[in-house]
Amino acid sequence: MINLDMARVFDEIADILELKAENPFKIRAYRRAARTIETLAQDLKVIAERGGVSELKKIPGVGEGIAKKILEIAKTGDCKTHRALKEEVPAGLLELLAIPRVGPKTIAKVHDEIGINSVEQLEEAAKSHKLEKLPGFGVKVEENILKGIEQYRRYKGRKLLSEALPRAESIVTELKKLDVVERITIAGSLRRWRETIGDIDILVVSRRPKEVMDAFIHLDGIEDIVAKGDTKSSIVLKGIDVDLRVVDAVSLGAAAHYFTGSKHHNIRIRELGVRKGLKINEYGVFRGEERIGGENEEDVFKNVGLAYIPPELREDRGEVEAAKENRIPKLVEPNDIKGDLHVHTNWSDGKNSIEEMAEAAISLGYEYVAVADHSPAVGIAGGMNEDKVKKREKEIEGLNTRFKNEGVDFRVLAASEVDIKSDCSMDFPDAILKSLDVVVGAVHSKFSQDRATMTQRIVTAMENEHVDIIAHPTGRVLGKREPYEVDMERLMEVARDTGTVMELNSFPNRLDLNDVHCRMANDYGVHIAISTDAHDATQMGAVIKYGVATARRGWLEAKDVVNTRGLEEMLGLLKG
DNA sequence: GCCGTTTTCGGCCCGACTGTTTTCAGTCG
Repeated sequence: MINLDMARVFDEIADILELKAENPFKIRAYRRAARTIETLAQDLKVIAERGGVSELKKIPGVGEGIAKKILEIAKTGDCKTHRALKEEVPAGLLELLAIPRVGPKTIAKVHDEIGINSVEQLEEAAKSHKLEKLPGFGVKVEENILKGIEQYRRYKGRKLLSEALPRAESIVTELKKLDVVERITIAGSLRRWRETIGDIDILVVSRRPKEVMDAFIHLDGIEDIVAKGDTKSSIVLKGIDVDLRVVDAVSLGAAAHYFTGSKHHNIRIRELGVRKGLKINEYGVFRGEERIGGENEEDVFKNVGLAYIPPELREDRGEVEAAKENRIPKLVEPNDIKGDLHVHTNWSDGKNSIEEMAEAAISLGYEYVAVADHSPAVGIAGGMNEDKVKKREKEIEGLNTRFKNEGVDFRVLAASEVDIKSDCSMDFPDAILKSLDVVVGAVHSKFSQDRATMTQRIVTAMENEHVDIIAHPTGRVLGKREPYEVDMERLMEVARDTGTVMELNSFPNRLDLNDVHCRMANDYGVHIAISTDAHDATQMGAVIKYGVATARRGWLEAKDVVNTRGLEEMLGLLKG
C-alpha cells in the first residue's frame, strides 16, 4: 500500500466519523494527516519499517494514534479501525459526501429517517418529494439536492490548471471593464498554482458590491447561480464553480490571504494569531475591536511574526516554520529561464522546423534550445534512425553558423529524447549518444513493469555516462495515466551520485516531476531541468509557466534549476 | 486525534449564505 492509499484510508475514516457526527476535531486530525501523507516524498512503509511509531510521529499531524495505524497498515495491509467503521455504514453512503450542498448531517438524516443508501436512492427520493416532509427540509432543499446530484455527475473530479486559468483570466478581464471594480485578483488554489483546480476564486475591491454581483451573475456562459449575497456569490460557468467575493480596500490583504488558502495553512496562521491575542479574518487583523492590519497581505504575516510566504508555498508543508526562522527560499521565476532542454521538431513528431523552434526560443529571450527528437523505438512519434540523426546534425550546424555570423547569441543543441527500453538498454548506441550535445532519457513503454524492475531500468539509464536528463520521471498523465511504480528515493540517490538531471516536464497534464518530488530532488541535491516538451513553436512559451509554478511549489530557487544558467554554465552541469 | 517558551489536559479558525427556522443548523471554503 503506497502513501496515497494510506491517505485514502484516513480520509475515509474521517468521512465515516463525519456521518457519525463524531468530534469535529478528531475528524480534522484525520484529514490533516491524510493531506500531509498524500504529499509526503518519503515512502511511509519505509519510514514505518525503519523507525516505527517514534519516527512516524515526527510527521506533522501524525501522533500516537495515527502512527500506530500507519504501522499496522504497513505490516498487515489493513487497518482494523477503518474496517470496523466501514461495517457501520452502507457502501454507497460515503459517495453522497461528494455531492455539492449535501453534507454529513443531511446524509445522516435521509439515511436514518427514510433509509437512503446511494446517490440513486437520494435522487429518487428527491424526485418523488419524499425529502420535503422531513423536519428542517423543504422544497428548496429538495431542489438543491437534485441540482447537486446533477453537478456531481457532470463534473466529477477537478479541472487541469491550464483549463481553469484561462477561464479565470477571462472572467477577470470581463469584470475589470466595470467602473465599480477598483481592484480584482485571482485567489484560491489557482493562485497557489495547484496542478488541478476544484473551483475558481475571484476577489474584488469595490464600494458598490451589488453592481459587481449583478454583472457577475450575468456573465456569458453561466449555467447556474448557486448563491447570491451582498458580498459573496457563487456560480457555475462552463462546468467550473466560480466564487466571487467583494471586500473594502482596507481588507484586501487579509481577504486575499484568506481566500488564497490553503485551508490548513490558514488554520495555522490563525492559530498563531490566537496565541498572540489576535483575531484574523477576511476583514483584517484585530486586537480586540481595533484593526491593526489587513490592507496588505504582508500585514497578516508580520502580525503573527512571520516573513512573507509566497502563495505557492501555502500548503502547511513547513512554510510556517520556515517563515518563523526566515528560511523562505527565493523562488525561481519565469524570467530566470534561459533555455529549453526538451522540445520536438519535424524531424520526429514536432510540428515546426528546427529553425522555427529556434526563432521561437530567441523571441522568448532564451540563449539555447535543445531539439530532442525521438529515438527509433517510438515509431508512432516518427522516431529518428541513426542516419536521420546525422543529417539533422548538419542542419543544426548550419543554423548555428548562421546565428554566429549574424551576431545572434544563441545556440541550437543537438539532443534526443532517447527511449529507455524495457530491457534497460538505451535506444541508440553509445556512439550516437556521445555525438549529441544533450541526451534526454525517457520511458515510453511497458509502464506496468514492477517497481523493482522499473527502478532498475531508470537507474541503469542514469548510470550511462551519456544520459544527461531523465524526462518525465514518473510517466503520469493527469486524468489519464497513473504514474508507474518506481522507487523515487533510489532514483534521487542515483541521480545525485551520477550527476543526472531530473526533468520537470511543464506540460500541464504531466507536471512530472511534481511539486513534492521537486522538493525531494532538492533535498538530495539533484538538479532540475524545467523543460516544456513542446511539440510546436507556440507551446514552448505557453506552457513553461506551469513548470516554473510547479518548481516554485517544490521550493526551488533559480540555482537549483540547470536551465536558469547561461549556455556554458548549463553544459558544465551536464555529464561529460 | 493532535499538540504544547502560556498547557501532558483542554483546548482546537472564522464568517457568508441558504433555508427553515422565529434564533439557528447546515454547508462551504
